[in-house]
Amino acid sequence: MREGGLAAVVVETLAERLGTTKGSFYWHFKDRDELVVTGLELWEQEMTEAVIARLETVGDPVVRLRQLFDLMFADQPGGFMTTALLSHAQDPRVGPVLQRVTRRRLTYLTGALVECGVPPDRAHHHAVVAATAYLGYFGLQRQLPDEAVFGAEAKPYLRHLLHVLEAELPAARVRPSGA
Amino acid sequence: MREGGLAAVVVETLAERLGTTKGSFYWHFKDRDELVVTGLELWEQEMTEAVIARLETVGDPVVRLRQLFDLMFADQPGGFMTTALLSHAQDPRVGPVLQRVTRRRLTYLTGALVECGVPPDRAHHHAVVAATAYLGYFGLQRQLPDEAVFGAEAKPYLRHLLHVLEAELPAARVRPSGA
DNA sequence: CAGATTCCATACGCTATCGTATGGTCTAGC
DNA sequence: GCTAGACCATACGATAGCGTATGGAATCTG
Repeated sequence: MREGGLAAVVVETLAERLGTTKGSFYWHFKDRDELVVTGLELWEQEMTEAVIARLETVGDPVVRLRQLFDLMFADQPGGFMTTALLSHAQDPRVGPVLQRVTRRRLTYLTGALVECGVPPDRAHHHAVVAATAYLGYFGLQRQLPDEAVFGAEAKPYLRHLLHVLEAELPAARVRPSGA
Repeated sequence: MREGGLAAVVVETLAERLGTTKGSFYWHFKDRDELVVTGLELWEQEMTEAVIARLETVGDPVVRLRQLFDLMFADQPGGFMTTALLSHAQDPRVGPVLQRVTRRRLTYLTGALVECGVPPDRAHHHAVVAATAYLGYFGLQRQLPDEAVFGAEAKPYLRHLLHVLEAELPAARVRPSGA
């Protein structure tokens, strides 16, 4: 799915890769549809509750925001999965799930920014900018996998990106630890 | 293609929509492949030479950069086409074309930023940020078509986005006309 | 008008993939 | 050891989409 899209989720291929056959597959799943839906449900869980719960343990909102950015851009499989699903946004099975996940992320991001002292409307706009940066980061990486910023130049580039994304934060509160 | 991806480019469907039949199609094109390749070639032309030539008439580099940003985000069909192609980056027909177009855009953007006084390495990083913002903008719009920033809120949001994208420009040269 | 060329329609074969039908094997509990 | 249920394999039918074969119509050229 992550590499070939929905069309690459093929029952016989899948069965073979698992060392079994179609017969087995159709015992466990009613449909190819049921497999897709089940997979999407699993993904939705992992993408929302898991990550967000992990962030809730951080007290300082600015530190939490930085950590959120770090997690977002560090999870390559997650990023590529999102871009893969993005291309099926029209699909009635994928669309709603994708929409829920994206909204959840956006509202969480907006909230995190507000807690850092950004006024709500600017925070929402900036959350959207961050979301687009996220989608675009993995999208571009797919287009230009050997671009320097995704290889050797990755560290300085990500610093640059985070700098841009954090430009909205009230100066006094950025990097409270002085790092 | 723009809405359903490569899988939606179906000979019979296409022929019917044009009020003709497969027989006709296979007279004009050897293959379905030939149609895809021809289409991609056309797209590549329009996406590079056309737009860039239009920008070369602008003298002031800062004005040109702003105009470039405006054009990028105003061309919705172009944006959605790019995200649609993005999901086929693995395809041997799409990949190379996409890579060329993206590289061309990136180097042009980098050059435009350098001409505005941004140091080369920062310019490159920032061009990548702009490219990801572009990809993400249309990607997110596909996920959340009824999000406010793509409807009523579009104008102020785009202002916000351009503000973020222009943050790197040396202050003295931003908006030279004072607008 | 005759023939050639261009363009299009219908009918067919081929393959991939979905889903089903049917029977086989293995383990648990009696 | 026997039966039931869980799990899997093989073989089949159905459909969608690609590409081809073949003939027809329309236009151009001499």
